[in-house]
Amino acid sequence: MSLSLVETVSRRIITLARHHSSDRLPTERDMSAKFGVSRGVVREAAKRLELQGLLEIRQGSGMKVVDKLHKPLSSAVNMLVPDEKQRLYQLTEVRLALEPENARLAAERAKPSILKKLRGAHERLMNCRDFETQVLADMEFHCLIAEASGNKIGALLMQSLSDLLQSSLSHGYRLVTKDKAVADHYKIFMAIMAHNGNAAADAMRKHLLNARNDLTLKNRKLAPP
Amino acid sequence: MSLSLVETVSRRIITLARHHSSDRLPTERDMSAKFGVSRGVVREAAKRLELQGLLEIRQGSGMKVVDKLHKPLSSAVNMLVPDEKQRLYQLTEVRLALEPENARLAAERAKPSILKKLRGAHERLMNCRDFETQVLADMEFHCLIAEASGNKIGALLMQSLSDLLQSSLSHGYRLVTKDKAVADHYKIFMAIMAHNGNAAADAMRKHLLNARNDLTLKNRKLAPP
DNA sequence: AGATCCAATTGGTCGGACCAATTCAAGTAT
DNA sequence: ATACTTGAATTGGTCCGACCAATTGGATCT
Repeated sequence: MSLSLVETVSRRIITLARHHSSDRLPTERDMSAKFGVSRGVVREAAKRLELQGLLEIRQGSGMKVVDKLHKPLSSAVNMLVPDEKQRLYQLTEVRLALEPENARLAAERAKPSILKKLRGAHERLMNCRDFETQVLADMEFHCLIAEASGNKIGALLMQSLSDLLQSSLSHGYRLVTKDKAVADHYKIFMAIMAHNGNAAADAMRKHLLNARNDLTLKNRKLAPP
Repeated sequence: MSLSLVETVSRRIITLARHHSSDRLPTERDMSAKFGVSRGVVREAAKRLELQGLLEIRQGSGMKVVDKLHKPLSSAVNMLVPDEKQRLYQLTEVRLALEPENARLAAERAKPSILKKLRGAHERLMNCRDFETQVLADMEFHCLIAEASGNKIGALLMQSLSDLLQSSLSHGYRLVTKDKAVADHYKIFMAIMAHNGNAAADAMRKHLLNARNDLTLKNRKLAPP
């Protein structure tokens, strides 16, 4: 069972990306010459990697190495549940499963460096003046907790959920007020700092229940589906 | 911000797939003529859909519509955590978060038709004679519970986890003995049938803790990472 | 120094040719 | 009549050179 040429070239691009001093890759034409294959094969291989979240490709500009392995899941969820309200409810249910455990594991495992980042995100949320910054800080807080859990798969899931949530929030949906989020995040943060797994998990659960109960679109509270 | 031709053709292929009487799609050459684009564009569009888990493509044979939206996540997780033992441990942690909630929601929401399927999977596990059938029935049981929860996103995550687990199990890893799995699944099933969410979640949690504690490779019990 | 312009560069698309894998109809053997 | 084999047609995989669309960076102008 031999690999297709495209598969082989995909792997060579990954290797190249890992050893390249810049985040910029050679052009399609250069790689075609370098690997001894047609430009179409390079193109197809690069497109695979783009879809997998490993490259970003711009016409006229070239290819850039990125690390966004969560992107395919975000796309899949969008396709699976096209209705945004439904999607938000289901995302919140999944969050109610995942995030209390993230918080518990973070309380047990978090390193000082990441706790520092977490404090930074919390402070950015407290101090923010515009909605966009609020959303970014809020989601960053949650992603850092997932990262602090030490479970890479959980962190990838959280990054994807975060992207999806950000997209909905930019379409007018609202989960919780800033004040409630700040208060809830503070409790979560303090429990993690105190290495109290149960308290962290409980605080996260309450935060997400608040989010579910307060779901609004354009200042209109939504009924559950 | 206009769509690229490839993106446009991708969407047209999806529409075609949804309205086509067979699960077989027209050839690259036919779609090229039908859509008025070059064969390269059709090819690239089709490859996108293949990577997204919506098509399967075979040289000499053509394209088949499938529904495997979970595949991109499985690939991403494989890339993220290449080490299989690490991956299994992390998968089990994620399962410990997700699956008790799946079981709880299944207890609240499951319809008779899916409970019947669940019973079927349980019976297949009880009666199986070979390891491969055991694995399939075991994973099917878990995926049906996720489906019974009514949360499509949770079900997609579970399908992906299931694929990943099956892959590891085919490489020699073992999670629990068949007898333990049968006994644990029975408790989960009975709690779901009784619409007792808490009992279902507890039974699932215990089952997964057993799985974590019993992780072996080639009859050798593994230490946690 | 900052703004504008434009040619070079890079990705996107096209079409025709040829190669590799699969399918199925026709022919052969039992 | 049934089972097996063969080979041509079909379908996807790759190649090549040409041309189109978007971006970049150097040159020029203010």
